[in-house]
Order: sequence, then C-alpha cells, then structure tokens
Amino acid sequence: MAVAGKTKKDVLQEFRTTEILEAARHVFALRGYHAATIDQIAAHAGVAKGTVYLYFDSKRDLFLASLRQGVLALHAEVAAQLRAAPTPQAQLQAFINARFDYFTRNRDFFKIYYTEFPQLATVQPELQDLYEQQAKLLESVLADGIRSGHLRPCPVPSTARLVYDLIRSALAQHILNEPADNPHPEATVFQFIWKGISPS
Amino acid sequence: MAVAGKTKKDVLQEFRTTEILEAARHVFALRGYHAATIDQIAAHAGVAKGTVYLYFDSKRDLFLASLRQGVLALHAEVAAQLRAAPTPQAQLQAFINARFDYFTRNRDFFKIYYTEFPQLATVQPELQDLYEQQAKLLESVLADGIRSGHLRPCPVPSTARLVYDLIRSALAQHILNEPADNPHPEATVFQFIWKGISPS
Amino acid sequence: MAVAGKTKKDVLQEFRTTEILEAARHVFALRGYHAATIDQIAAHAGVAKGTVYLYFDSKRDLFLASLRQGVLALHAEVAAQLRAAPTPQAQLQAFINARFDYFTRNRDFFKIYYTEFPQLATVQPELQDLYEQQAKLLESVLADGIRSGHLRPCPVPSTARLVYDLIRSALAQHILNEPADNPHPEATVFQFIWKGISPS
Amino acid sequence: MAVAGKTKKDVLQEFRTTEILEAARHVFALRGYHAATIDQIAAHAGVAKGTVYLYFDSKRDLFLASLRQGVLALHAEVAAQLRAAPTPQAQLQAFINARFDYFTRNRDFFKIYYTEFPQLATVQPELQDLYEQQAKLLESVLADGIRSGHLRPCPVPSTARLVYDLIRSALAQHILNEPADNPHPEATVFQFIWKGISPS
DNA sequence: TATGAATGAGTATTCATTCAT
DNA sequence: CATGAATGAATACTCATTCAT
Repeated sequence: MAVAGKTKKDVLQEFRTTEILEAARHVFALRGYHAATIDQIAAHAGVAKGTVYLYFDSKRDLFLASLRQGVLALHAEVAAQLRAAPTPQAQLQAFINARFDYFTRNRDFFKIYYTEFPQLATVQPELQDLYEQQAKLLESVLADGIRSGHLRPCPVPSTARLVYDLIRSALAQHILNEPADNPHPEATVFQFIWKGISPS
Repeated sequence: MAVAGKTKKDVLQEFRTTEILEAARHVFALRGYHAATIDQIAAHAGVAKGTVYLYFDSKRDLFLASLRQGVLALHAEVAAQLRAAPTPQAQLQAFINARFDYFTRNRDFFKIYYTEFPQLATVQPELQDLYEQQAKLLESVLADGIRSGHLRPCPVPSTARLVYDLIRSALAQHILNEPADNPHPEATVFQFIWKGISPS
Repeated sequence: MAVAGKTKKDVLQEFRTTEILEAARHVFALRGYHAATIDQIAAHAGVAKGTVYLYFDSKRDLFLASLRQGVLALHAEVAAQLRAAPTPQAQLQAFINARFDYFTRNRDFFKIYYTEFPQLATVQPELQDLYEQQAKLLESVLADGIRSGHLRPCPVPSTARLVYDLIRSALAQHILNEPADNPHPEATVFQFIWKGISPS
Repeated sequence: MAVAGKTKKDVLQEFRTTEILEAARHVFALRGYHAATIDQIAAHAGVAKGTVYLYFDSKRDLFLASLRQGVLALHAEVAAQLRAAPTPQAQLQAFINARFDYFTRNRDFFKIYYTEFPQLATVQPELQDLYEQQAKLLESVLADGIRSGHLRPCPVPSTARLVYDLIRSALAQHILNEPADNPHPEATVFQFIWKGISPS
C-alpha cells in the first residue's frame, strides 16, 4: 500500500495533469498559442475552466509545461537509443530514428515544437536551454566521432546545430505535410548528413 | 499632365506604403506578431492609426504584405545572382551568398521570417507558396546540375528543401545569435552541402 | 449522559465557531472584506474551506456574524460598566472607557468596524440596527441626565449620535494611527463632550 | 480663437472626462467600489466601455480621480468661505456651512467619501493626504483662534480631527438618512463644537 | 486623404460555493 | 462531521477596426 504511494489522490492528480497537458498540446497545435483559449483546452480535457488553474498557474505556464514535458520525454528516448548505439554512424542513425519515431507518435507536440518554439524561445530563456540541451547530445556524438577518427574534423557546435536543424526540417516535411511523398525519409536525411561529416 | 499628376499621387502612395511596411517589419520583429499593435506601427511610420487602414485591410494583411514584399525582394536578388553563375557549384554559392547578403541587410525581416513564418504558414496557404517558390529556385539548380552531371542524382524536391532549410538554420545562427563565433559561415555551409550533393 | 454527550458536541461546535470567527476577523481586518478569501480564513482557522460552510452560510454571513458577535460583546461590556456608574458624568466616562478598553483589546475588530461598517451598513439594514443599538445606550444616559438636571436639555437622538461618532473618531485616531501621540485620549474626549452637554 | 484654446477638441475631452467622472461617482455611490463595474459606469456615461479607458487608466484610477476631483472642489469652496470669515467663530460656522452646502449638492460624492474612504485610505497614502489637508484648514482656524484668545487653549491637531469628524458624522446623519428629522443641523453642530472650544 | 476618438468583441483569471468521498 | 477538488459565473482590460470630421 505504502509502496504505491498515496495512490488515490496522487493518481488522480497525475491523471488530471496528463489529461490537461494533452488537451493543451492538442489545442495549442490546432490553433497556435495565442488563438488557443483556456476554455477550449478545458473543454477538450473534460474539465471546467477553473480546474485548469488548479494544476497550472497561467496559460503561459501550461504552455511551457506542455513543451517541457514533451521535450524531456523526447530527450529521454533519444538518449536511451544513443547509449545503445556502438559507432558514431549508428549513433547518428539512432538520433534520427528516435526523433522520427517520437514525433510520429506525437504529432501535436511536433507542431507546437516547430511553430511556436522559435517565437517564444526569443523571450523565454528557459526554452533556449531546452533547445540547446538537445543539440548537446549531438555535440557529444560528433566530438566522440572526431576523436575516434570515425568523423572528419569540423567545428562541433555549429555543425551540431546544422545537423540538428536539418533533421528538424526533414521532420517538418514528414510530419506537417500531409501528402508524404517519401514515406521513410530517415535514410535520405542520414545519407545527406553522413556525406557532410564522414571522413573523405 | 495626367501622367505626371497620377505619378505624383502614386509616388506618395508608394512612399506611404513602403514607410508603413518598414515600420510594420520593425515592430513585428521587435514584439512578435501578436504583441505588436497597429498603434505602435502607425507611430513608427509617423502616420495615424486610421491611415494604416487606408493602405492595408487588416493587421494580418499588413503582416502578410510585409512578408511578401520582403520575400519578393529577396527572391529577385537571389534570382539575379543565380543567373550570373555559370556552374551548379557557383550557383549554390551564389544562392547562399545572396541570402546571407540580403538578410544581413534586413535583420528585422529575417526575424519575422524565422520566428513568425512557421506559425502562420500553417494557416495561410499563401505563405506556403512564398516559401516554396524559394525552394523552387534551388530545385532548378539541382535538376540542371544533375542533368549536366555536375551533381549526383538525388530526389530533387526533398533535397532542395533540405538544402534550403540548412541554409536557413545557418542564417539563424548567424543573424539571431549576437556573438558571431564564425564571422563568415557561408563557406562552411557550402562545404557541408556540397559534400552532400556533389558527385563522389 | 445525553446531556454530557450533547454538551461535548456542542462545545466542539462552539469552539469551531469561535475559532472561525476569530480567523475571519483577523483576515478581514488585514485584507478588507473583498480582498479576504475564504481560503485564507479557513487556513487561519486551521480548518478546510468546506468546514467554514458548515458553520456559516456564506462569506457575507460570516462577515456579519463576526461583526455581530464583536458588537454584542462590546455592547455587553459597555452596558455592564454603565450600570455600575451612579451619575451621568460617570456614565459618560464609563461609556468612553469601556469602549477604549474593549477596542484596545480587539484591534482587528475595530479595524473592520471602522473601515467596513459604513460601506456595508448602507446595504445591510441589520447592521444599521447594531449600530443604532449602541447609540441607544447613550440616548438613555442623555435622557436620564437631562431629566435629572445633570445635563443641559438637547435633542437626544442626534446628540447621542454626535457623541457616539465623536468617540468613534477618537478611537480611530488612537487605534489605527500607530504613533500614539496621546497615550490616553479618553480624558480629552470626555472633556470635549462634557463641555458640549453639561449645564452651563 | 486662440484665446479659448483648442476649443473643439479640448472641450470635448473635458466634457467626456466630466461625464465619466459623474457617472463613476453615481455608480460607485450606488453599488460601492467593488460591486460597481466599468460597464455600468460606461453605460451611465453614455459611452462604450473602451472609452472609459481612453480617459482613465484603470478602475482604481477612475475611482481615485473622482474622489480627488470632489475633494479638491470641496476644499476650494471651503477655503473661499473661510477667507471671508472675520472671527474664529465665523470661520467655524463657515467651515460647517460650506461643507453642508457642498455635500447637499453632491450627495453621491458624500456617499463615496463617507463609505469608501476609510476602507481605501488605509492602502492609498495619497487619500490619507487628501483627508488630512482638510483637517489642516481647521487646524489653522483653531491655532489662530487660540493665539488671538478667541478660543480656549487645546491640543490643536487632535482637536481639529475631533471637530472634523464630528462634522462628518453630522453630515452623515443629514445626508444619508432619508428622514431628515432635523432639517438644519448646522446650528446644533456648531453649538456643540463651540461649547467644546470656546473660552470658559 | 488623413485623422484619432470611439467602439465592443474577446479572454485570462479569481474565488465563493458545492458535493462526492 | 470534515474535506478539498471541482465548478463556472463574473469582470477588468486590450486592441483591431470603423467612421465622422
């Protein structure tokens, strides 16, 4: 009993939180941050407006929470895949595949991530950090690869950022454009990047 | 006489239009689309609020116009540079350099273009078109290069988009991040892309 | 047994009631009627929000109850002192002293009484009554004094009200203004009033 | 033309300001500060809600402005009457009469002044000042009278405050209680005070 | 044409009150 | 009895848009 924690209350709390976060993600993805209303989010979560404010301090707080949670989950999945990959080449593939996997399962989140992030990142330093932590994963891959000779020497931070944004762009084409001309662009992206960073 | 009379009026019209568009771009870049107010834009343009509505139908219209105008000017410059380049390699360099040139001279515009575009492009099909027209220029370069054997065969549209977004990302790092670690990233970007598309 | 059982319950009831009333008085005095929240009062009373509603029907009811209880206690003390005073002069002194005593011991209550009463009295006739019952005590003193020749004839109700408000004002200076220039203003007030009502 | 100033615009501005202030005073007096809504005030002033915000920054600002304006007008009238009075006795009478006059003509204002002032004065130091400036007028009268021997020596500030509040109380009885038992209480009040401060 | 005063629809947020546990 | 999570009515304030001058 004690093992599961204060089941009754805490489970409900967590359930509500998740419920609201998901609704928020959906509505934010659909309408955009500004056009989305708390009313819509509450309705979508099946709760009253006031309830949203029991779990989040403000609309902005709710938005940031939904981004943060999504980014952290993504980060965890990607990091796990990375650890399982032996070579830099495999790591890059893992990085790409993990992201395609995650965002394919979380399209709403990708929409927010792609469309609202740049806008808000300019005013919310915390978001900048979340963004950069992701690029840091890539920086490690690059740095290790260069050190071990698997990759050609290059300026690590800016290259990491380039690679990162390249994947982001490919994802945008894949996720946001309904008519998926290329059902599995992961390979194409990998090839493109690999040409850019592998040793001649 | 009628010609001259019409011209005088038209010149003023055009002057006002440009003035307001510039003010809009500045304020939109500074505050973001939603936080920007018509009042601020009018004040910045040195006209009254109502005057803005003589030249543009709505806030959104003004925003789209400012984007459109910027994109068209960019497009013109890039296209001109492209025409002057003999080889695909030179064309790619021209494409990159022209964009770095233009956006370095129009930072406000880049900020809007980068941060607001994705958000609005999802609801404004017209913006999608503007975006794609730019990638089309690259598609021509790629297609011609492949045909002439200067470039390795690849899926043209998605590669064009990848290359396009890659340049966009490099620009973001260059324009938006104050501490320009790399004062001239054009070469790096070109190298990275060239590795990805040149024949082995 | 039934008696004791009932008592035990009743004692708890009364204890809770008093506890909540005191908390209410404190928070109302601190924040003012509108800014005070049931949550704050409940927290201060050490009970849950819902519990407050087991003892009082509404926020307004709680407020009125806290005023009523304070006024009744005050009334009782004043009346007791009055009964012990032999002459009109002594009675007036007793009236003044009893009020200064009571409010010095119940500053929170005075604050509400002084700042919130006028506002609410205009819409709550019941409060008007509480107010007037206090003036009635003074009316008796005046009427008796005039009848016995200890006081100069005057219009009793309006004079009573004047005297009453005068004391109230002196109390406000004494209780609300931190820097008590005059540590014992009872005498001054008495003198001022006495000049106004004693026979020439 | 220039003499009257920018007639057209300024006159309208002033007209609107007055209009809204009067409406505010009316609604604040009727409902109390918190219960009054900007909508009600706007409706009463015959303008749209937004218009109120063209002239006043916030509800609180509007409230303070209405108080300030009323107090200043009152102050001016009272001061004028005081200057015309030769003796301390006449000055006290002038002070009382001017206030009764003013508030009889501005009942809404008195209601706010009486019921909302104490509540808000505790949090708005500026209101404290307005309040005290009025008592200062009385202090001059008392100080001069004592110096010239027309009044009995007494602690000036606290006595001034007592006299001031006494008049306020009499006004409350006169203005707020519909059934005016005493149609002209000025004389009674004066007598009462005079007994308290005239030389024995 | 140009102006800017006026409009009023739209929304985040608070908090008294209820009620299932 | 006690709790406190859930509710949703109520409201100040903003700002794109209009239109009389």
